[in-house]
Amino acid sequence: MRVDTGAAFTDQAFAHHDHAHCAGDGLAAADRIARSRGARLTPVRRRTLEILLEAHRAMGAYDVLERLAKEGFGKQPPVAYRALEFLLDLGLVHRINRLNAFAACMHPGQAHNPAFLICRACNLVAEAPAAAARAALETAIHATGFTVEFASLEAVGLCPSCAVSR
Amino acid sequence: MRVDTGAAFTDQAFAHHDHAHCAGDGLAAADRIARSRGARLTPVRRRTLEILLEAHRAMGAYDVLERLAKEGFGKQPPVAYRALEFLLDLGLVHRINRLNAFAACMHPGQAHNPAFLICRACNLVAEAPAAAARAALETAIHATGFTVEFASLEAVGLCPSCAVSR
DNA sequence: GGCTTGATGTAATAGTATTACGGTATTCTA
DNA sequence: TAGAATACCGTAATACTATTACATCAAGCC
Repeated sequence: MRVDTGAAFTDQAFAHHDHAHCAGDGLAAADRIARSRGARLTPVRRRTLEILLEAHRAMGAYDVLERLAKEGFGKQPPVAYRALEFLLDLGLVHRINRLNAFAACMHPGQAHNPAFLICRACNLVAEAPAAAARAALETAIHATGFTVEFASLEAVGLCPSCAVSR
Repeated sequence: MRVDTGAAFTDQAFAHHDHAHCAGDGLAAADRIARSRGARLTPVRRRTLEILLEAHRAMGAYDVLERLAKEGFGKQPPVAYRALEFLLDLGLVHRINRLNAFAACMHPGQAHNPAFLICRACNLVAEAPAAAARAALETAIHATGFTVEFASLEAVGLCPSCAVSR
């Protein structure tokens, strides 16, 4: 298992890479994680994850649903929302609040709560290590007496390619 | 039960305080800021801000709209959304992505991009200083080549009162 | 006054998410 | 292995969030 250093964590974030390969990794990890949790990676769930892995960007629940419906799965919103929730629970998918959308986790299995980088030009979503930022945030918040259970860090801006092309 | 160990920025966050007073401050700041920008703080806009200041928590656009409608303003969504957008632009209101909701800024005029603390029990929203966390985040993100234009930090958990009562 | 600009209001529609309920498949256990 | 319990899948209906399009009105300017 790869170590969660900044470099290893992000070296693929914006680099060109073989999607088929990273999707394969994602599915393999999904199988492993589901099995270890006694959860069933059923066809809808598996396909939902595949769709997000292939897209490599955040997709709305209804976009996912449309794909699923075309392939013979159910046509109503709960079909997509349930699969997505299942994958969220397993840490295989992240929810991007700012976009009301979902993205496949690029580092499943590694305990991580990354920050999300959202390109406003091409909509690509990447993950960045956020351990240091979370620690700083915890420190600042601790002084208020607030108990943090979960924190989401989302950055909007331009990915390297889009930054160049303008 | 006061937990005022924090900096000046947060010392009022969860402490009991006089809402009338903090609402008054908010409106005074709003007048000042609007004037300095050549913007008009019209009745709907002013009332929208008051409603959020009084609530002292995040409210959905439709909750605000309902209040406005009862007081004789328009009944359609754009009435609320337009006022909220205006106040967002002036930095008098923040948008809480996680809740699809809006909260009055508690420190208007001070240039700040706070982290938001959302109590999942009572729905109260407070602000915490986030400069250090933002700096750490910038550092981590810089390595990826991504250009950050804006980042939102939202923490969910329990405020001091709710943490005690369970 | 007549013009321009910005603010307000309504109607219609688009996009996101949940609840309720019934049927089917899988797993568990006697 | 039969029957019960549970988890899963599908649909219908509805709720919640947000935007577009267009008409009207008020304020400031020449």
